Amino acid sequence: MKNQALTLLDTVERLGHLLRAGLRQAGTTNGLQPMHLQALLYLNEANRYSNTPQALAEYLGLTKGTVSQSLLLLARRRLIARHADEKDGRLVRLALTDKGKEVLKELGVGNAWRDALQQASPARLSSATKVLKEALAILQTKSGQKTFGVCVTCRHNLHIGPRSYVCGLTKEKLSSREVSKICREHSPIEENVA
Amino acid sequence: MKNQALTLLDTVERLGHLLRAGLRQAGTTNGLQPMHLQALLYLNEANRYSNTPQALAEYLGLTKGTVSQSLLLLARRRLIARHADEKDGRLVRLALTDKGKEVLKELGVGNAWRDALQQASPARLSSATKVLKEALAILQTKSGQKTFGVCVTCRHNLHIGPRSYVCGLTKEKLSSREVSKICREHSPIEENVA
DNA sequence: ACGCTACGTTTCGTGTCGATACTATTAATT
DNA sequence: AATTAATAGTATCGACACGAAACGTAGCGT
Repeated sequence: MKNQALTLLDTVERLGHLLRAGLRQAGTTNGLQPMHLQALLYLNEANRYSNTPQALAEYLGLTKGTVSQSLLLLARRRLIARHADEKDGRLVRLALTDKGKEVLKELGVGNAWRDALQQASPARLSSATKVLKEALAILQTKSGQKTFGVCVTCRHNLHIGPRSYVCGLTKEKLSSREVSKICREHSPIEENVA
Repeated sequence: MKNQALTLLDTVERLGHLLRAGLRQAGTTNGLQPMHLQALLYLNEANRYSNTPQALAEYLGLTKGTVSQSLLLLARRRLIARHADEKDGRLVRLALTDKGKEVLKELGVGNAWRDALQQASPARLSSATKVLKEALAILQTKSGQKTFGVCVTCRHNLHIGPRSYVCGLTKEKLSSREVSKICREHSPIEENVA
């Protein structure tokens, strides 16, 4: 047992491999690259502040030019729709088309995982999740990346009543559905400031 | 708390992103793609049965043609050495050059991780590792992939004395250093056959 | 009006990646 | 021994990812 952190790193790395290989295989059916599927998955979960090319680029850690190309391809195949924002002429809003949603459904991305983890005890599962989430948060802030969490775990999110939320950053009301979506401006609630 | 497995999946996915982004950034310094670094990392850990193009292709989940191209590039830059196997003329043995090892050292791949996980308690760390390893094994066998573990955890490995090992598959002696390397023929020891 | 910054696209060069076709060596069959 | 099959690797092609850099445009500041 030389270094626990490194064996965990290795395991996560291998899991990442598997996920990627799975995406690749799933994608070849539709002639899509892993990156395309990741984009679709992201857009399916992005809230109204985060459905733009720039946000996607930040999420994937790629340059905007690269992302622009891939979005062009996805639009060509009618998997996403693009239309300009009405308030801000610089922004392009991205949304999945029905066809795009269908592709995601057919993939059934998490299915293999659900099966694989069914044996594990929920307690240990949640413990593992917690460890990894902490690590993720540390690594993200350390590398200067945004965290891209859901509003529920965001310090800007204000729970002002039953099923009633407001984003302290934009002062806009958020539906209870929207607060479980990914936001580009997400800033995690700091709990253990010890 | 709708589905623990899926949130864990999500976290691992994001960690995979980060790892990949880190590799990409680290690689641009030397003009290398993530895949190249993964290849170098693999060759640094591969045992004598597994340092071939084919094994690398299986490890990365790519086709041999693709891998062949990347290896060509790495050889061009003198990061790896290629020479034919003496017994089997079809095989090409791959090895890191001194320059290749140096590149890996400069990267310091796991450093950020070590730091990020230093706060976590060892007990929870090992628990998380265990959960993920189980999931990994299940997913690997399910997707028909090889496990690529180290000999120590392989059912073929026989511990015949102090610091003395033999691979039951090839009947060859293995050094104590070699049994901690990655093997293509790895088959995990099944513990909980419950 | 002026620069300044942010968002997005375009272009270009390098490289990944799968598919296919090909060579060479070894193993299996007849 | 000769033929056939299987395995390891390479070569070529086309589609596309990716970063870098240049560009256009919209909003924001003085």
